[in-house]
Amino acid sequence: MLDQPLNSLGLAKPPSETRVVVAMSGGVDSSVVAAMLAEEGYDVVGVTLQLYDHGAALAKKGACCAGRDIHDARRVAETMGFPHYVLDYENTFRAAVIEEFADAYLAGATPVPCIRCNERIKFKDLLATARDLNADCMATGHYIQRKLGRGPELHQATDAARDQSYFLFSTTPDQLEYLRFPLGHLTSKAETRALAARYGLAVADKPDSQDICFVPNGNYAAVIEKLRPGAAEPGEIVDLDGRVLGQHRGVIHYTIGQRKGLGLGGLGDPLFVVRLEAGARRVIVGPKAALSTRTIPLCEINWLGDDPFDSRSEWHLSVKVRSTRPPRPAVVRPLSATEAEVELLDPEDGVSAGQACVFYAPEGSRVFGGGWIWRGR
RNA sequence: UGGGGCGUCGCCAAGCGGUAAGGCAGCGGUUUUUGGUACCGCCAUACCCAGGUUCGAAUCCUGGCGCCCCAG
Repeated sequence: MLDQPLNSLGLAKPPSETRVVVAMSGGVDSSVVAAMLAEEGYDVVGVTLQLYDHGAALAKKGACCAGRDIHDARRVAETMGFPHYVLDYENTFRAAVIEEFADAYLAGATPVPCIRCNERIKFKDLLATARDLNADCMATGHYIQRKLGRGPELHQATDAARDQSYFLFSTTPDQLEYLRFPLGHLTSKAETRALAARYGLAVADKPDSQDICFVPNGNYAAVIEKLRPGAAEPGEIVDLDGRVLGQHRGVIHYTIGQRKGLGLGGLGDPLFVVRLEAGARRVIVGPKAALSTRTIPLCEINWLGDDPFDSRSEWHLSVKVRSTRPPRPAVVRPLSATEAEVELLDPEDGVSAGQACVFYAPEGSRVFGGGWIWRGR
């Protein structure tokens, strides 16, 4: 056993004796992972979760995990000749992701359902299923890297433009032990598509998924109103001095930093949503300067450092407050093992409760986990 | 019904005789596995109405109409 060389998944046995469950969304990325591993001779088992009403998803471009995507995944399995299972996770997904999504908006926060889905579905239930299937590991098509240090470490993808670390910060060390991300080192998405073409996969030219998968046409408010009838109660739009400037269509339509959709014209400079008071159904607006945020309270922290999070009074890290922006230097001060206060060296705009704050090494690619932004106190 | 001011896109606002700036809002798009931001594009044959003067007017004149302010 000890002298057996490690295979490409880091396991000390030949691919043919290594069972790997591939989480297949039906998109190009996970399809290529499955095809690639099958080609290498691994004992691949493809699993696709049906997460929500596929009827609604049929027409949607760039969806995932429903409707047409399930068939796409199945076809890849047929093409490459490995078994493929579809599991009905509609109820689980609704309970673990969609319900909280709705409640977060009702509370005036702005959720990130994609992270919850990774954390509560893909890396929890699906991962457990993989273990039940006696798989040695589970692979996904995420653009992120797992590297071995003192233990398995999480690192940003080689291609910074595709890096998905923001959506995977809550991956725990246990999960990381078992997970594999074979696309994390690719230098561009074009490479993935080229591989898909080489394997003859029909999904090679399939558009990238985007937007929230269970929300049709980007109209997330409609989903919330369907789930929580009467959720969109109108209220006042108020400026920083408390003056009423207008009416809004319900707090669920807004997020911190939002400019569009206020319908307030005639003022010289644009107005942005500065604060949401769900209880009073109030939307507070102000100039761009009022968005500037330096201190951010975090809870539910997932720490991926080598030493315990609260073993130090402060960590000098880089952090991301949104997926599309390079990490910025910050001081993270633990309040407990799972709570902290983040001080950004340079303020960010549009920081909203419900969003994630992800930790990175000041230099290099390592991801140190992160936490959920909340109102604090 | 004495005096003064003003009426230009949904809102604010340039223009002052030469053939309608800009901002905000709105709409469309790009970017993006959250929301949002940002960026790009579109957005008054028309300037309260009716006459008139001019080769030519939103810009000048006359008369209406409507606001506002100061006096009463």
